[in-house]
Amino acid sequence: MGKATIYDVAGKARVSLATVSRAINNPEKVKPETRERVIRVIEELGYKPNAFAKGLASRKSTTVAVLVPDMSRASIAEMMNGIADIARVYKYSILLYILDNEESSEEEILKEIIAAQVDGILYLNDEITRKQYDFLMTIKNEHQIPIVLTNTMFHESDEIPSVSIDYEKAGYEITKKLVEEGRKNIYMVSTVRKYMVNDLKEKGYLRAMEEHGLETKIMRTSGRISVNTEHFHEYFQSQKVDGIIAVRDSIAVSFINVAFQNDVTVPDDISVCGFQNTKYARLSRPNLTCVDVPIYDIGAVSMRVLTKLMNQEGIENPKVILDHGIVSRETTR
Amino acid sequence: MGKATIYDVAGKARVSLATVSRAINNPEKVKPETRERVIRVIEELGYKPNAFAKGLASRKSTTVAVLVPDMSRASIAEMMNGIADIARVYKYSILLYILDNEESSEEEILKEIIAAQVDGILYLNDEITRKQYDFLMTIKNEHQIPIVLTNTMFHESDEIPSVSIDYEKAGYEITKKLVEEGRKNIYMVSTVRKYMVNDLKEKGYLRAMEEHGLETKIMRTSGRISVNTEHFHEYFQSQKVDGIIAVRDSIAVSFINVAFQNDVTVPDDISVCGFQNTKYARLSRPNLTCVDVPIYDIGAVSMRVLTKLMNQEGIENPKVILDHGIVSRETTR
DNA sequence: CTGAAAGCGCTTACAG
DNA sequence: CTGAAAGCGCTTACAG
Repeated sequence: MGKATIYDVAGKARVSLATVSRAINNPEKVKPETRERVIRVIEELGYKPNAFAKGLASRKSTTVAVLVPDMSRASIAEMMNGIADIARVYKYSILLYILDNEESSEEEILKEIIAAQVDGILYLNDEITRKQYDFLMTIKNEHQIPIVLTNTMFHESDEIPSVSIDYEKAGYEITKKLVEEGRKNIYMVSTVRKYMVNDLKEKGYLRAMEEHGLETKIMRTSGRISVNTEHFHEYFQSQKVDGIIAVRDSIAVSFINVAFQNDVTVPDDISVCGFQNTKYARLSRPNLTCVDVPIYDIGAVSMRVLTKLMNQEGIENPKVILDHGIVSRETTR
Repeated sequence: MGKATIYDVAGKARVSLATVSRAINNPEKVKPETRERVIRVIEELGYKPNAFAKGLASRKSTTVAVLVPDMSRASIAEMMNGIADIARVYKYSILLYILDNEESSEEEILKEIIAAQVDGILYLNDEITRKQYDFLMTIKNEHQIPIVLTNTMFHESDEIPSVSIDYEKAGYEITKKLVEEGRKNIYMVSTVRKYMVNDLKEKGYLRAMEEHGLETKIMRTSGRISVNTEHFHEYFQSQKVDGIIAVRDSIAVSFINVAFQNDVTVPDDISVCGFQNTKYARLSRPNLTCVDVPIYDIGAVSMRVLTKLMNQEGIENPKVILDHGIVSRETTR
């Protein structure tokens, strides 16, 4: 029961173990009758090839490593669903590595990943520095392990493929939407910590504002509710503003709550938009207008690109940009 | 570079490969000088044992499988953080298996897990039927793979250890809280689909209500916002109620939104509570009162229990119950 | 189309 | 404390 080995199958099917192996991995090389007989025995015995023996003999693991920061972010979790679904289709297992906050550990973890002999790596860390990129390049070149950046990008090079949306354009469009509504004093609420994707959103915002000769103001806060709430309160004491674009839905929702406490009405007095289209957006009152980022697809497509790489198939484009949308709901007019 | 094998190390250190192996795994069995020489060579060569060869020879993988339903649920994601942190401490890798919705596939996945030769399994599926439990028992007994149920339980048996909170008690306490506020018509909003944990929350609710001679009413809806919103709207046409306990924070927030649309004020007209203390609760307006479930800890502790099992250490108690709390915020008075 | 055999890189009794 | 050797369960040229 589950302890059946390839020898058991071979014995019972009256063939050699080589034939059993072929029946599984290269069925076309086995005569149909033999193959069927083998398959039947495999099922009878509930035989499953031992992954270690297979990995050792073939030097392939059919396992991919997925490297993520904090799992509890809504975007990461949903990307994992996309990754897992495609991984299943192509029969890859997922080794999950969650980064802790210590800077030093990332390199350590990547070494572990190499020792684990994975066939490919999906890198979901939000931010990627020159140093990290170089290290990934080393892994790619010296260990010949394909890597795909999922919802991350590195502009100076495209030697490592990436999958994401055009965040600059999304930032531009959502800003433009508010401008066209007639808003003039539009702030972007971004994060104190620098993330590449937020940086792109900011760039898009700046471009749209400048195109319309409007003054740009970027406010940086924290993703933590207690901190940003404090921030927003101060803010209402001193500022005049009629549009807010937050880099995350949850920040937008926090903002709406504080606006409400300050007797500012959304969207009459001020329009508010978020980014991502998470459940937060739909649970917000009023429902939040936001950029719709196809998070699941970003995960799924990046896994698909990785399978191509692992199969030595060529990929057309090293930088895959998926379409995004804008969902107009109740926080804009 | 990374391609060094145990033979290379043995050659360069002028010992046999058996000694290298011991120097790594049972250092106390090797003479200090020899050990140090070996260790030095290992570092020079950047040697990392091949995980497959090691797994094949030792029949141990230092890998645990984590079986989860839909990753994007807030609770699951946060549990993963707890699991990963403890796994890192004990040097276990995590193989992640996400269930899709097809009933049939779970057994298939468990077979894969067996083939992967993991040292232990963390089972995070919300619901566990007699059949599933029996299957897990088979794995545990025939394959000798330790299993821990994380935030899931099976009352008929405690042969498979579990870690969770006392959901019945939490349901009881939160209900009691509303009763003590003077609420009389308290509904529980649960899910259409049966989950064991929700069932326990319901039991606690029923016990508290009955103790006070109050009429019990359980309403079943969906976790999907569009569906439950519809539900709640109909509901306000016909019902009189002054307290709502939702089995999930997000459902409570949906409810608050609909109450608001029906000109019902929270908490003046009606108290609302949720379960879990997710970010939804803190982003809700008014801020949601809820049961605080130590999700991270549930993950961390269950991983810890699993390491003990894998190490053949005894565990004191097969059913670990962690403490929960109740966070009183603005949706109750 | 099929089989015998070497080999993947380790661990672990067994001797000494 | 150390080494020789068997063995873990597969894959894959190589013959036939």
